[in-house]
Amino acid sequence: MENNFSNIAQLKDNGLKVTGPRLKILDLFETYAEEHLSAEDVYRILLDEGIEIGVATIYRVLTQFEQAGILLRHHFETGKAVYELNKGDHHDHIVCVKCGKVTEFHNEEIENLQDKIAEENGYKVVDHALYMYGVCEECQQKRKR
Amino acid sequence: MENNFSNIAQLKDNGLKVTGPRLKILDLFETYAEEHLSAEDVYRILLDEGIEIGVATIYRVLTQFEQAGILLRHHFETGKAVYELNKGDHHDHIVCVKCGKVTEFHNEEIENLQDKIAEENGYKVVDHALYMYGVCEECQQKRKR
DNA sequence: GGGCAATTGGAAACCTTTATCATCTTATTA
DNA sequence: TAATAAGATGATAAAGGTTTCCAATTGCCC
Repeated sequence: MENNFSNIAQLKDNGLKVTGPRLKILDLFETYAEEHLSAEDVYRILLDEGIEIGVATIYRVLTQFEQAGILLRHHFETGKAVYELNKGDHHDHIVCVKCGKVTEFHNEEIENLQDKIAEENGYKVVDHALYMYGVCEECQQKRKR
Repeated sequence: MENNFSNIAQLKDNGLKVTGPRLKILDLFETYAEEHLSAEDVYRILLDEGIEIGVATIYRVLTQFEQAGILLRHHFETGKAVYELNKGDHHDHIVCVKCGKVTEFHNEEIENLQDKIAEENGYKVVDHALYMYGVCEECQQKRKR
């Protein structure tokens, strides 16, 4: 609830009414700025804080926030969508297949190659998703013990 | 049903019993070697050929084939998984967001960069998925008309 | 060919997500 | 500030894809 001012402005700027559920969800993503949260995660965390927001509302708000560019949506082959705050810095992801840890990275060279390839194939790119799946350092250690 | 010999061997090599459903499904993917088929696609196509295989079996067999390395599974943000024959040649995908057309490509430079990035972050890569989403040439034309 | 283990298929269950709709809230206007 | 219209919420139902259950069937080894 700290920086309510900018949150309220952000909602208004996107033509969204300023409501309790929207502020709570936006605030949550700012608190968990480094995490990737599913709709269920959002529901559970808020519930643990004593805030009950209907799942229908959570799904609707997440969709609206994504369309407004406030959040980014990803599909990590887990069968459910996860969201993270859009900090404007485009990046891709490496997901640990053992512990689920997510590491972000950005590589300009890869970005450029992607654009080139799309162009060569006659496509106008609107989005891309580069996900790598591997075993993180800690999990590799664990295995050896 | 032409090259049943190698298909039967392929199943046996993976410890799978040689059954009608498995041979039919494997044969189907060889016929549609250039396509990406969902479980429902498989069900429908076989049904059109007068072959009815229960959906439970189709899902099971697709999962087994993927684990055996016979098929590759992808998630093109469409909400359903699609499979293609694993021809051993690794490639990535560009998906047209208008018509659903899928173009495959392979770029060694990107592959190398990916491995390098994973290593820098302490990961041992087991898999990766690079999906680009764009508008294909035909759909760009259509728009202009 | 007989017998056991693996496989199949129909139905039910499951999981995530979306639609419905009556109720409630925000924003606006007087 | 009160009335009002437009929009948002939430409980429930429903949809869509996938998995599980279990009884009936089939492949495979002796």
